[in-house]
Amino acid sequence: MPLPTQIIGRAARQDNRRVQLLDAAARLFSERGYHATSIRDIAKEVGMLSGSIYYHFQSKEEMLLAVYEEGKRRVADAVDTAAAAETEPWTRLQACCAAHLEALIVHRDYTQVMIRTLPQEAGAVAPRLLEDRRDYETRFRRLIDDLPLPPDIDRHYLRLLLFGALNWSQVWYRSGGDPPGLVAQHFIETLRCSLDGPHPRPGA
Amino acid sequence: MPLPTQIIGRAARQDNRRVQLLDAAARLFSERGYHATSIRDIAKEVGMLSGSIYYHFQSKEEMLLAVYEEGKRRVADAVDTAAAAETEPWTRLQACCAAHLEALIVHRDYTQVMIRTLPQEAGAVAPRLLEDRRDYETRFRRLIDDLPLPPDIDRHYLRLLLFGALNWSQVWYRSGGDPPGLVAQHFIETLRCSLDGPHPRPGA
Amino acid sequence: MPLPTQIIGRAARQDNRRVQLLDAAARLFSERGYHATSIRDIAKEVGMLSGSIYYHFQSKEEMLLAVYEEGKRRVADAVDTAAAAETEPWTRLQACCAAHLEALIVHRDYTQVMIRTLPQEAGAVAPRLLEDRRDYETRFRRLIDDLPLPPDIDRHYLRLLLFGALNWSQVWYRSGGDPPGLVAQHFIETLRCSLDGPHPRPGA
Amino acid sequence: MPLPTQIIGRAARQDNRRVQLLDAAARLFSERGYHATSIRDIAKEVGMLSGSIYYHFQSKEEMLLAVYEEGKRRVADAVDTAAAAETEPWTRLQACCAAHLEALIVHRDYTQVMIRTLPQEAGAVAPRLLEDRRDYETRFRRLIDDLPLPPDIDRHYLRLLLFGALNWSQVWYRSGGDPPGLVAQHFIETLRCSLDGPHPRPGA
DNA sequence: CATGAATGAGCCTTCATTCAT
DNA sequence: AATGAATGAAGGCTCATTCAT
Repeated sequence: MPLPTQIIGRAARQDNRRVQLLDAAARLFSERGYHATSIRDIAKEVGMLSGSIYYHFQSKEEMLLAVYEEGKRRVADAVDTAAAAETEPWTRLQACCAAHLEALIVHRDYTQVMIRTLPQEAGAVAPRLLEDRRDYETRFRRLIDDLPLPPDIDRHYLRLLLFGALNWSQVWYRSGGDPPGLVAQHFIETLRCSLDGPHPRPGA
Repeated sequence: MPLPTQIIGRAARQDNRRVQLLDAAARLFSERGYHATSIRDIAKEVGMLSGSIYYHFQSKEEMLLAVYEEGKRRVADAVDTAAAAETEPWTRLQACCAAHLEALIVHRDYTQVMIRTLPQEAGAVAPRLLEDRRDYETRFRRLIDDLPLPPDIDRHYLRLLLFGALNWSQVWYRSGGDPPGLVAQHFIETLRCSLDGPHPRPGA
Repeated sequence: MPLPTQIIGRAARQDNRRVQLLDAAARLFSERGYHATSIRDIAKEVGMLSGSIYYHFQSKEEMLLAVYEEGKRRVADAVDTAAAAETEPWTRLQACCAAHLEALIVHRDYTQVMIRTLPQEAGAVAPRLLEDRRDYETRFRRLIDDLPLPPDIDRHYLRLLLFGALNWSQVWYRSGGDPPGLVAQHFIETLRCSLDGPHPRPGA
Repeated sequence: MPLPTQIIGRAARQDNRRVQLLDAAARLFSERGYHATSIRDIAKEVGMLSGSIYYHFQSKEEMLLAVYEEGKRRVADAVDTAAAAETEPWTRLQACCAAHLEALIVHRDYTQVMIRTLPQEAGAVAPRLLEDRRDYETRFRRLIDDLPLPPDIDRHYLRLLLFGALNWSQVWYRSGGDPPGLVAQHFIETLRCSLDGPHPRPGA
């Protein structure tokens, strides 16, 4: 069956170029931002001329969308896998936080684009970015809804607190620092325990 | 007293234009991002021609710097004022968080720029942005250092958790929602109390 | 043989545009000066849009350099050819002067740029202009060094005298005047013979 | 008589600013060329704002004209003075050459502009530059007409030879080199004597 | 699949100039 | 006599995009 092989081979090589382009775009978008990156920059990165990109993508905005979606897919997959492996709600949340952070680091190029890009910057494809973002956030909403919590705790704000802190990590995280699992553990423990717990109170 | 008025009027009109330009720049930078905003856009916003901007600013980057610094000054002032009004560490931290959030809302245009702009995007003025950002963060470092905490709590991660969550607010905060003071209260309380406190444990 | 023609046609058309651009640039630079010529002027001359020039040249300065080098190459080639055809030093010098003058006329656009452009005007490419100019002058230095001269003659000043006079020709030379060969002959003869020779001395 | 003094003082101070501006313009025009020098550059040089120049000059072209005319006046005056002091034709020519060269050096800023500026660059004032240039050249035409020369010498080419060489000096002359009088002497002597004079002829 | 060549709009910036004050 | 503020045109250059080959 030489034909299928040939077709697969052709498709694979084709995909290859597209993947290369996407990788380059992700890297540059995340380093310099979408508007500060030119189609020529991306093309040069893979040894192409700028016009050739249009064989693989319809427009620059389409590239952004593709990077964004790939970024979202990667974090979402990581979190879904982590969620499936645990059952205890707090443990599961912590595992998901670790997975989220790890994805932010491992797939830094893609996820930075997903996290930092303002949908307004994306022009016509903005709604699709928003949709992706919302779909991803659903996961954390559920994880927190499943938590056993004192009744006076506002789950909404707990989610904003945790999710914001996690995403902000891409501002301060430097490779070589604590591994994502440890960061997640610190965050969750800081939340779970009482900061007013047994310790020398001021004036006591 | 016509003379003083006249003089004030003259001086006011004089840097009025600069302030107008800065306001317009802040608005557009925060809405669309620095690179997606053109000098022409800013000029049009105040009814000027693009070339005229260069009477007031040396370059587009200088405008970014000016907006950034103004944004930093405003949050910093708000937080400093709040810090000076309280002495008890937790109360003071909460007041500062409320001030930070409020500044992020009230001076949205300026502070968005300060919070979202990657120094890399700023070219030659990048170091000055970084310096401003670091100077601002110092305040939260101190606020948290002053906190009476159980010895096993890592202050470093507490700061990252809280500061990240606060800054991320500009992604989700919509005017008309809870006032910043209430958001700050929720955040601080969620942190202080034990989430594992008395409540129906799973399996209990 | 359609294929070769096609190939040649393709290649020719290919750098045809570059040559056209260079010709236009040479013409305009020489007529109006480098700074008084805009990229748009050059583009219009060949029926292009200004941006399209940058496919062929990296910058306006690069165009200046290209014109300058082409001008230098043309005079240098003409002079080298002339020098190779003669052996007697004076005859050779005269032939080279004629060649130099003729090149200044035939390739007026290119050579005017080479002769009139101050390296200071050329910004970043100034050193390369200087190098070219020096390389060209070397030829005249040698031609004059080879001359059999009375020992009290300063060859340095003889070169400055002759070379200056030759180059200044582009200020006064108008096509339709004496041919370059005749001008060269006049110059050389005026130099060789004694102007104090047998003639009615004043007061005699 | 306080009034006249006052008037003179006022006029003098006024003239002063104009002279300062002209000096600055001459310097910059000669260093960078007319088109590469901006009105702002000139204004800054004398501590003025660009708009203020228009109190003293009607336009940039007028400044160029003024510099040009001043340059011409200075060389012309120097040459006229030299011519008046000598009677013997060769001596007078040599003295005038020396004066011309010296003026080119001493008043370098002004005379460079006069010598290098293409009338085409001057727009509306071009005809007046041309007129000045022609008027100046008349002097050398006369000096050479007065020379006692062998009948076969073409005075036209002698003038072009000498005048071209003199003007070209501003390309190679560096302060600190031979003084102008010596250069003139070399040039004239090289012309007067026979370069084929008594010396070892090749092959003799 | 990719290039070579070009487009046309737009970029940031600088320019000579004006004019009320 | 000079300034402050602006104008409007033009500057060199980059951009996303197109399309014949």
